[in-house]
Formats: sequence, structure tokens, C-alpha cells
Amino acid sequence: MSSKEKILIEAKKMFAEKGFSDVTMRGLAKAVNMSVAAIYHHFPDKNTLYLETVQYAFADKAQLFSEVWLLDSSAEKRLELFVNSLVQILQSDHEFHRLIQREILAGNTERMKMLAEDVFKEQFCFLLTLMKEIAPEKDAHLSAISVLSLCKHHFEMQPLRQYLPEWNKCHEQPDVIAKHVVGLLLNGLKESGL
Amino acid sequence: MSSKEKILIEAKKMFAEKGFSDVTMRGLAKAVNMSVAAIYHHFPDKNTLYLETVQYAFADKAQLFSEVWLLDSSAEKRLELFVNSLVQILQSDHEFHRLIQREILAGNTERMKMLAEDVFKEQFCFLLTLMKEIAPEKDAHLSAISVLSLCKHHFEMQPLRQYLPEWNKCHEQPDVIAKHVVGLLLNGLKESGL
DNA sequence: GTCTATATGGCGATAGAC
DNA sequence: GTCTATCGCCATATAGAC
Repeated sequence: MSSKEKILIEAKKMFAEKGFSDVTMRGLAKAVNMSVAAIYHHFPDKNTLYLETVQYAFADKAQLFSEVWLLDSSAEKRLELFVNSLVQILQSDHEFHRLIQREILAGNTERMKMLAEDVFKEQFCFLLTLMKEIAPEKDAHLSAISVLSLCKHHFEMQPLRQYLPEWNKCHEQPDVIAKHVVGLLLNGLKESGL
Repeated sequence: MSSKEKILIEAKKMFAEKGFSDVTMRGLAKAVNMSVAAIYHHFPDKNTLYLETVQYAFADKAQLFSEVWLLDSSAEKRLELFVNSLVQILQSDHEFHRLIQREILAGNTERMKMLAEDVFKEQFCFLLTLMKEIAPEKDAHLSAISVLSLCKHHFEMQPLRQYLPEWNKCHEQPDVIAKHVVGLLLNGLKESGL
């Protein structure tokens, strides 16, 4: 593995964990067993390093759902598959999820545009189409955001919810969360079994 | 207004906007028109200032829903009122919402316990009871978290979603969001009008 | 309770040898 | 491509006068 890639992997870990300002070039250098100057050989400055790290972290995500949308089955089944895939990704690439959270919290206009256009747009369009199929009389944009919300937030709340009443550890299992979310989306809170 | 309170108000604004590390004592001092030393007269160090700021920001929130739970009406109606109240609070106290996001992202164990116990527990218990009433066969904890997710995430996504397809500005209106969320919770995506 | 002045240290970034 | 050494700056925090 190249030095540059080694730096990016560690930078992804550290930026996700601590955020831009709390990552120091010295700390990163120590983590990858190099000098600060060596890092500056590969990246012109800290800001560029951060941007390249985010792009590196997002690079492979855009096409992760391709198999879901090609599937020739019912809308309900495709929703279920989408939710399962999304929950799976959020669960398995924790750093990716935290970087998204931090990026949205920072809310830099240009980076939001980039994120919307390059990372999310295509998947979001497919999701919109699916929403129109399942709930034609509802606002598709709001429905699509709601789907994302339900998946994403169950993970984001993890640090807090474990101290809230009636939590138990099965609530962290991806398949349990996915099943709950799909049930809620398709039937609301009223009907159907757990 | 006391100097201490003036500092807390500005600190809440700045910590919410930029996060702990990107707020400097110099910057805060300039914003409140005081010297750095004057701030240190009221707070022993930056960390304590931050903790007191968070407590100050959360102080009045715990009892904000009291009128919702005392209401003697149907479970559906109470859910609707709860969602409306929560959306209203998230909309009106943007700084509060951002501080919560940052706290959860930081995920400090002791502060999560404090937040769960002192700020959210009581409301969450009422919400759990309501969920058992509306959806007795579903997992109440997951349902309650889902309610919070749907409200909270629509606001968190604001910086990003405006660049996603089919967004329009009415999607930011609290009543539109609340109506969508209630509709989804009570009937899922399938039935009922928009 | 507020100020000016300053101590002390860590930060991003660079110079220049190998 | 990597190192050691260092520059200049800004951060938190304190000393001591008023």
C-alpha cells in the first residue's frame, strides 16, 4: 500500500472520530509512523487533505445500491432491499457515517452541492421513483427523506438511547432496525406484527 | 442582564455554530465586548464554560411538553400534538438542536447519561406509553426513537436536501413537516391523503 | 468585576539535508 | 520520498493593577 493511501485511511478514521479541528498533523503523522513533513509531501495543506479524505471515503458509496434498483420485483420488496442495504452500510462503515454527519453539520454550501450531486443524487432519484410508486398521493421528497431519516437516525442515537428506558442490545442489530423501519414505512404504527 | 448570562447566551450561539474547538476565548470575548480575563473571572476554564453552556441551553427544555401529556384526548391526537411541539422546538431553537447533534456526535459517556436522565427521560417515558397505546404489538423503544428521528432528521438534512431533486421551500415549513410525519406514523406510506 | 500584559505551549507549515 | 529542525502564529490561561 502506498504512503498516500495509508495516510488517507488513517485520516478517514481520525477525522470521523474527532472532526477537522481536533485532528493535528502531528497526531496523524504519529499514527502513520511518518514525519509531518512527509505528509506535506503528499498533500499541500490540511484543508486539502481533509477534502481528499472525504472524497476518498465517499468514492465507492455512490454505486453501492446498483443491484437494488435493477431488481425486477414489487415496490415493497425493493423498499425492503434498499432499507436493508442502507442500514448495512451505515452499520459496517461507521467512519463514513460520522463523516457525513460532520459534513452536514458543517453545512458548507459548496460541499453540500458536491455531496448532493456526486454522492446522493442518483440514489435519491431512484428512491423518489420508488416513493411515487408506493405512495403516489404523498410528497415524494418528504417520503424519501423520511426513509433516510429512519435508517440513519437509529444509528446516530446509539450513544444516547442506550441510557433511555426500555433499551436493549438487540436494538442495535441491523436486521432488527431494518425490519422495524420497513414495517413502519409500509404500514405505519397501527397494523401488522412486529 | 448579568455579564455571566450575556456570556452564556453568546457561548450557546457560538458553540452551536462552530463546535467546541472552533470557538476561541478571544472570539467569544470580542463578541460580548469583554476581555478574555473577564470571562475567566466567571468560568474557571473553557471546558467548564462549555458544560455550563450546554446545561443552560437544555435547562428549560425538559418541561416543554407538559401540556401535551396532560391532554385528555385520543392517542392519535396526542401523537399529533407531540410531533407538532417537537418540530416547533427544533425549528425555533436552532442552536439547541445543533448542540444536541454535537453532543450526540461527541458521545461522551457521562454527558450522554446526564442528557438521557436529566433532559430526555421523562418525555421519552410518556412517548413510550403513547407508543404502546397506538402500536401495542410493536417494539415501543424502536417506535419512540422513530418518532424522534422523523422530526429531527428533516431539520438536520436541511443544508443538504435543498440540493436534492424535487425539493421546494415548503419542505422547510414546520407544519408541513409535522403533517407529513404524523401521516406516515399513523398510516405508513400506503394510505391516506398527503 | 474588568482591564492590559504576558507566560507557556501546541498548531500549521517550511527549509534544507539525505 | 522521508527526515530533523525550526519559524511564526494563535491558543488557553494567569498576574497584577485599577
